[in-house]
Amino acid sequence: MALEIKDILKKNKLSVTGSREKILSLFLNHEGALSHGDIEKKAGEKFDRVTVYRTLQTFLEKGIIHAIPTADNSIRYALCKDDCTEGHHHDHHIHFLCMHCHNTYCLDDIVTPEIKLPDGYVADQIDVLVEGVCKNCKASVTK
Amino acid sequence: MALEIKDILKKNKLSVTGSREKILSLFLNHEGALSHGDIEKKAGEKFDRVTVYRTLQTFLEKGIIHAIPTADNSIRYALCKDDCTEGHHHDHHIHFLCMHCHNTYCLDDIVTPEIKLPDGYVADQIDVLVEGVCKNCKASVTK
DNA sequence: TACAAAAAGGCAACATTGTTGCAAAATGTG
DNA sequence: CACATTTTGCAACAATGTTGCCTTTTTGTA
Ligand SMILES: [Mn+2]
Ligand SMILES: [Mn+2]
Ligand SMILES: [Zn+2]
Ligand SMILES: [Zn+2]
Repeated sequence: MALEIKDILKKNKLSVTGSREKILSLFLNHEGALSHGDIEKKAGEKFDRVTVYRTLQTFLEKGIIHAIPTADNSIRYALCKDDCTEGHHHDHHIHFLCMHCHNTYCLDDIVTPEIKLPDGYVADQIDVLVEGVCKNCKASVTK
Repeated sequence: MALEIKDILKKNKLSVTGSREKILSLFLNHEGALSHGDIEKKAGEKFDRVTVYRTLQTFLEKGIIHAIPTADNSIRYALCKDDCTEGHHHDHHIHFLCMHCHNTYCLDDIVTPEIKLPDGYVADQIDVLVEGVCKNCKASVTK
């Protein structure tokens, strides 16, 4: 596992540093997306806030993670599964926000649908956000 | 027009005040969504920042406006066209973010598609964000 | 219209979040 | 190990969002 992390960094031509390894491991060991705040808390007092910002920025640019829009001013980030490269993502899955556990999940098997736009509009990227109750919470809340 | 604004406020059991009239008129006279920052700038030095926050919050709760998620940590707001009520919105349209003019449009005629979720997931609301080039920009950028 | 109660606004103080420049430390390469 | 390059931590700052409290405005009613 520790090896896998270093490999991901090297594959992306990034030097292997403590903060990058730590933050990447957080993503690898957490189902669901993480916000900047989540990472800051989970990484503990080990790293500076600025380092977290810069690391996320770097991971984004390299296509290691992708940003997930939300309506509450708190971007979430998640690992890219496909072969995303610098500046070009191939994430055509939808995102699910659980209102109960507040986790954000990448539903990698659900492909974003085609959208027929009005004349003149050209689509470049489509994000689908579904809000509801996730599988786990549904099971635990069963009446 | 000035009458229409007062009517909207009264219909929602809100007292008619200068800031509410002003902010509501900004929405009525602007195609596309507005962020908190946009409103602060457009409203000029006339109102306190806190008043803008509180007014948007009130409009949201009353279902006068709805929030549009983005991937850049800046919520946009737009008028609700349908009969949205306190706590319950009926916005099933998609949102278009123009990468050129940076406007956000409600495409009221495009209905959000059905999404088939994995077993166990229950959807409550679906947001579709399309990023690309809008009608106006497409026309002006034609080569 | 005058009045009292209720609601909203302005202000100040504060908290949180994000950005920048720079010097110190760590990393990769030979 | 030495050196050039990259990354980090820190400090200072900017931007954004929140709260409490007092004043002003609005509203319903007499
Ligand atoms: Mn995802
Ligand atoms: Mn809309
Ligand atoms: Zn859940
Ligand atoms: Zn445009």
